[in-house]
Amino acid sequence: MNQHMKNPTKNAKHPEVKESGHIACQDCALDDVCKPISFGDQSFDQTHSILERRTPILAGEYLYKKGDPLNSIYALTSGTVKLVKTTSKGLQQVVGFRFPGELLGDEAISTEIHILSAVAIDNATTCDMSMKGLDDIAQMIPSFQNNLIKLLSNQCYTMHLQFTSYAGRNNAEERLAAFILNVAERNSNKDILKLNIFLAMTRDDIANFLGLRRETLSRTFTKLQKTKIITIENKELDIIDIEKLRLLANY
Amino acid sequence: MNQHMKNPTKNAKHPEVKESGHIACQDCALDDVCKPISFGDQSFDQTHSILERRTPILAGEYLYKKGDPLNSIYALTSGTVKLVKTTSKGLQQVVGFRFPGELLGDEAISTEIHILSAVAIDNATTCDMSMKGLDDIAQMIPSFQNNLIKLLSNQCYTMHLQFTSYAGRNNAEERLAAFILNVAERNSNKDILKLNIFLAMTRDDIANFLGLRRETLSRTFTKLQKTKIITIENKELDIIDIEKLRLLANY
DNA sequence: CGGGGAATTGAATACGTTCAAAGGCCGTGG
DNA sequence: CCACGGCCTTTGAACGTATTCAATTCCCCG
Repeated sequence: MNQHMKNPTKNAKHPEVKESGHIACQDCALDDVCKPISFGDQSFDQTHSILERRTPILAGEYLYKKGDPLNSIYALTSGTVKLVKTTSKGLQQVVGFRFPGELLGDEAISTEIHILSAVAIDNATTCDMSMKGLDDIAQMIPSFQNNLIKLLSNQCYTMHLQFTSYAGRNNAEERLAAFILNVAERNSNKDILKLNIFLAMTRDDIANFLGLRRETLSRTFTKLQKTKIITIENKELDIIDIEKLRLLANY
Repeated sequence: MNQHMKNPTKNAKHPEVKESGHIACQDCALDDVCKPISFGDQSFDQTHSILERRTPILAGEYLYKKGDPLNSIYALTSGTVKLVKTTSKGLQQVVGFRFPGELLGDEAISTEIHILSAVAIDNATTCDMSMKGLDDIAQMIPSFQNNLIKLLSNQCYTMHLQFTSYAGRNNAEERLAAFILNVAERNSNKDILKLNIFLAMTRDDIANFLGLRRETLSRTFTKLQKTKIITIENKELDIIDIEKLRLLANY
């Protein structure tokens, strides 16, 4: 069930207005399917329910849970979300993170049932696109389907990049290097790599995701600091030597 | 560049005829986009170039290489393909395997440039759907785009399943258990799990993919044999105790 | 039957985990 | 404003697991 509260939308007519901490619309995964609704045929303006803008989620709240039916797909516009599954032993396994501009819920489009859960790590914001709304628009404007295809093929690309980043990493240093690079790239614009990253998640979440113990992760962070590849202070990480980092990550 | 040779198609009119070792069309990832071409509007019958059926690839040949432009997407109809990337140190990294019925090339649909390479492990066969052809059909039959959307959203689902299978695995036993389960499920029909699997790839390829040394993989295989969870003889693997395997894989 | 690559096994070493303890950060309440 | 407590993070030392290097066995193909 979608647990987060609704909020009257502001800037519905001019969503590009960048709010503090929010990603710009042109950098959002949903932009291709969102723009036609906001600016296209005016007949959609009254169908307010299609797109719910700037929905806040409090830290720790679930965006959706495993087994929930797919009601909406989400674009994260601020904050960080972790994707988790519960293992056969009842433990929580982190299977991914999502950052502003990224899509959530795409794994359920085909089956219409969520196969994992999404939890906000800090206070976050989403734009929610209802699946019903997407279907309606697609039926009315056939050309709109092209935008959906763009969205999905781009998501395929993103997933492959992710998988390629982590497959076959053996030691802790390589895994962490791959993680840092992956996060840096996903928090950057296409041209310039952002070298300072804010890691909203706990060390436990990172360790869990990478298949390491929190102690090993901590030791590996300090190792990367001693070799002057990064600096990290609490949740603020700075990449110092991007070349060495790439080499470590085999990227 | 697409390096494998072309072959005059047989059974073009009745592709369901199941050849030995080939997957049935209804179990193929491309079925949704393939059927409308074969059986739909007869005007497409002459556009033979859209779909190239039963294209053989010899063991060791490349289906495509990193950097190649995307000409076609492929459905593997027999054999096994490995996806590889070359690391910064010039070593080959296996980032995935594909089995009959699965899609190849989807990672390049959005960028139109392949980001990894696909190599046949044994003699394999593909059905090749040209991207140009897909576009043409989509333009002529708007409803066809729905099938493309189905294909892509299903691929998103598959990729998530994959990622979820391997994220956060720490020890060799868990990783291998997850691998065996994943392969078994992908080689099964939806209802019944296939318990005997043929592993066409070498131990080196599996180890490389899982981030283990070949020796460790070998030891872990024998460990799983001693605990009566599997039996393995050369490339023939049998799952004996599926419950224990699931528990190990946290699935 | 012989040769070469692939797979397995053995022993020493390196690396990650475990358990224990200490240090740091931050919100709460005095 | 400072002290306290809880949680997150880091560090240390002993242990267990994976890697490394070497040697052997197995399998396939000529």
